[in-house]
Amino acid sequence: MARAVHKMTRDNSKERYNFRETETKWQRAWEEGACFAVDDVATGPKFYVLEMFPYPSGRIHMGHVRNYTLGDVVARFKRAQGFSVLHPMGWDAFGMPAENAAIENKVPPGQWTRQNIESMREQLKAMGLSYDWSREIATCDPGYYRFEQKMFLDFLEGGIAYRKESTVNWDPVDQTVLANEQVVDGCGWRSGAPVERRKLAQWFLRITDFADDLLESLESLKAWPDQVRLMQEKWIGRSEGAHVLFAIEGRDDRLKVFTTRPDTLFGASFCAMAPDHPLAAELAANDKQLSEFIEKCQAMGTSEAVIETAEKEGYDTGIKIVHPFVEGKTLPLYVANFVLMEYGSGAIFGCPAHDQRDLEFARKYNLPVIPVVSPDGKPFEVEDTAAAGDGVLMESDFLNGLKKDDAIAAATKRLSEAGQGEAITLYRLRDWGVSRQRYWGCPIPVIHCETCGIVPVPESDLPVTLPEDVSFDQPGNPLEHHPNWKDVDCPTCGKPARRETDTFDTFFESSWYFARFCSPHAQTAFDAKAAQYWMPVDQYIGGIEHAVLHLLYSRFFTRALLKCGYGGVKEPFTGLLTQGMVCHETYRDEAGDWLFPDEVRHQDGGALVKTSDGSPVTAGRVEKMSKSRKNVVDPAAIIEEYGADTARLFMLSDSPPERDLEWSDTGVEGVWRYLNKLWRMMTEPPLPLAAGDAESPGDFSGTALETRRLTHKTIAAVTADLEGFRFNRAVARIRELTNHLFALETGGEAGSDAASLGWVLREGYEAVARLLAPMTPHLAEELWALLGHGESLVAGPWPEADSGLIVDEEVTVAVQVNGKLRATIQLPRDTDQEAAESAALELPEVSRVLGDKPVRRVIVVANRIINVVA
RNA sequence: GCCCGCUUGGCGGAACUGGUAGACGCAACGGACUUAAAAUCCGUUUUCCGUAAGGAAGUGGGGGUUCGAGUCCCUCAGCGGGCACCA
Repeated sequence: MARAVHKMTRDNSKERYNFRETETKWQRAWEEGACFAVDDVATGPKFYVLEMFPYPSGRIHMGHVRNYTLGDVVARFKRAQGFSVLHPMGWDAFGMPAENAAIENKVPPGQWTRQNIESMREQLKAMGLSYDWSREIATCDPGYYRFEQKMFLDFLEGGIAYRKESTVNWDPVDQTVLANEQVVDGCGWRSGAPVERRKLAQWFLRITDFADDLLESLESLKAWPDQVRLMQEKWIGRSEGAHVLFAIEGRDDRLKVFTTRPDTLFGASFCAMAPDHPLAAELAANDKQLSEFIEKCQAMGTSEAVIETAEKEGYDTGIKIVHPFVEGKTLPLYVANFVLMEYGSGAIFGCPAHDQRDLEFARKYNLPVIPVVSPDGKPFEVEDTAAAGDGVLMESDFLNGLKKDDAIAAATKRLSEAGQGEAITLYRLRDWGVSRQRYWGCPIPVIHCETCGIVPVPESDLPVTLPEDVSFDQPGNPLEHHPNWKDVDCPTCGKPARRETDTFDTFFESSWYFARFCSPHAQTAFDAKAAQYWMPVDQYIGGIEHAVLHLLYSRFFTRALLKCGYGGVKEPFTGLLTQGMVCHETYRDEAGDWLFPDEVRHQDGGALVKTSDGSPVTAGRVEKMSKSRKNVVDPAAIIEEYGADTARLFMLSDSPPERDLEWSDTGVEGVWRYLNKLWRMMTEPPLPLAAGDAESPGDFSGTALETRRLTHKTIAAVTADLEGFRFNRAVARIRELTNHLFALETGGEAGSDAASLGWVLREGYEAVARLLAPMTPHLAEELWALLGHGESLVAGPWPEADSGLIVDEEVTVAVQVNGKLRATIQLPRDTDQEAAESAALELPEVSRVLGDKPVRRVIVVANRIINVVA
């Protein structure tokens, strides 16, 4: 209710900044002037700014607003600095939500997606973002995905793509593969049926062939957050270790096991293999209990989080494994639910004394715990915690007395001499499975022929277009049910064959879109010259949730394309900024149901009530905005009520970009008030501004000089802050300058004449307008025009600070006694040690605290601090 | 479970490579203007003791290094992100 009143005041008052008119006016001017369009090959220094393109869900959310505001500030800042700036936008348009919408609302995915794109484009345009819209792409357009079908054919030919079996979550009722997020407590989210594991033949890309390069090149990505590089490093997970080939009692074949700790072989007390290990399957054929156990494991789902958090369980197969070094010693062989078939060879040996997981398993099944690596060289017992660290070998025959690393080398050497193993480098990283049993994705361009096997679609037949006349009336993949889409003649033998009905993982599309943006209308995936000019992306901006998968896949894809002769670069993203999430308080009513923020009213006294009926509301934690918790604020409503500049500036003001940001209505109000204050200030200056072309008065003193100093310090600081993405600090600095300029109006002009003040005030105003231009572009243009300028601010130039004005002659130095602040002292800049020391010792505050204690030492840090140690 | 982060006033945050903790903003409180309200303007605002001058404590808890620690090290706790078919 209160809100409605505000709105009226804002709209009707003549003294208020009319953002609606202004924002529309400038957006039109930029569009008409094609201010943000660039050529595929431009001239001069370039800067490529890219924000992660959105999935077209229908409406933009605050995460988008934050992401695209950050990118736009960088783009506008660089443009003002004279760079040719490529700043494109498009749509990551394939994906499951379109299929879900089709099932729930009976809308065809294509139609749904294209409508969403239309409305989201309008919303983005209302934000005043400086995109070159002529480069817009949508990945569901055959004109886009035809090139990735070609890439896949090239990958096949280059040996980068191959086919193998892997396991998926299968919903037996819906007859569909489930994403891990669609598996809730082991059951399908829609059907509620227990999920099964199924093996399917699928396409994979050999990302592991590039593992070393992807790992080593991380070091060159200096402008990436350390955190992200570390996460990728751990994800690739290079580990040096050994394969051990254990003999199996009563069998001719051997059990292959990977270990990073061959030194602990003498402490081994069991072996374990994955439930889907071929040997397990073989044994299960004659062991009903084992096959039941395996079935139980397979009901578990495929995600690592589920497997790792499940209680460790195993089944003793009764098979004995022969210890390679100890004559006559055997180890029991288990099938265990925590051993992954995808990693190493799908089997391990367990050394409970030195591995926590093995220890828990051993305790559960009463297996021996034999310590063989002693941290201090003395014999010891293991209780609840395994000794995973360094130490000296004991109870280990030929390894006794060796340090861990030497023992690893010695054990590996012995194994390899005996033909029982070898040193090996293993990666945690697995090959990228790109097949999806889904409709709304890019068709995989292969044909299955009974005679010829798998036949790639001839290049001349590309694109394989996704049909849109499909129905979601029955469970399963609509492509399978389509009357004739999959029927095709084999390109090799001409007999009837069928198309592959799987589509690509949507990470496929997002692994090269940044290259397409360089020449979005080219008749190849991308024009080599355009890519040469624009790539790599200088600054990529997006959510931290993409720290591993999307970013790693893109790095791999770029290398794979390079290998297949596409040209381009090796590393796609030079700089990376990972933004935090946008959060909001959560609300529940008396019944415990979630409420939207605009269903809740703050009463006087702080109590929260439901707007509709006044019933009490409880506020919950501040969490990431999500539809399920209803703690969302619609950006469109904010832009409608306060304008784009307010929304943008709020996004930049409070939190540094990489941290989470809490949305607050009062914060938005504060920004809105600030923008109005600026507008009023410049509409009616307190004293006559100097003319736009007035000569500098030359001499400045008093307030005028002080103001000039602040203006130039602000220019220098804001420039540095924008370079370092410290947007919140940049905003604070500009506000400080604004506060100072505002105070000039209301008095305090001592020591300065009106003429020089008028000149200085204009200098300050112009600095504020230009510094704000990347952040609140509409208002900045308006202010610039108010100050009498005809040209737009888009092309810059960026203001430059006068170096003579940013260093003070006098500095405030803190004086401490024994590390405690006792006084401050004004000293000329760069006062020498002795002078500073004696000045500090003369201070009454210092002598009072010192009393008659002798001074032992004085530490002087020039221009900063003097610490008297007594 | 594994990997990666984060934790500073009532709140969001600032503090460059170890050097005056709390910039800037929000909220709150007091005042001006107004018949009144809104808007705007001025002021106060880390906590505790004190009329004041001033003093003490203080950056999630505990310990350490240092003349000096929000910042570095160890440890514990809480919260969040990722975990390969969400994007």
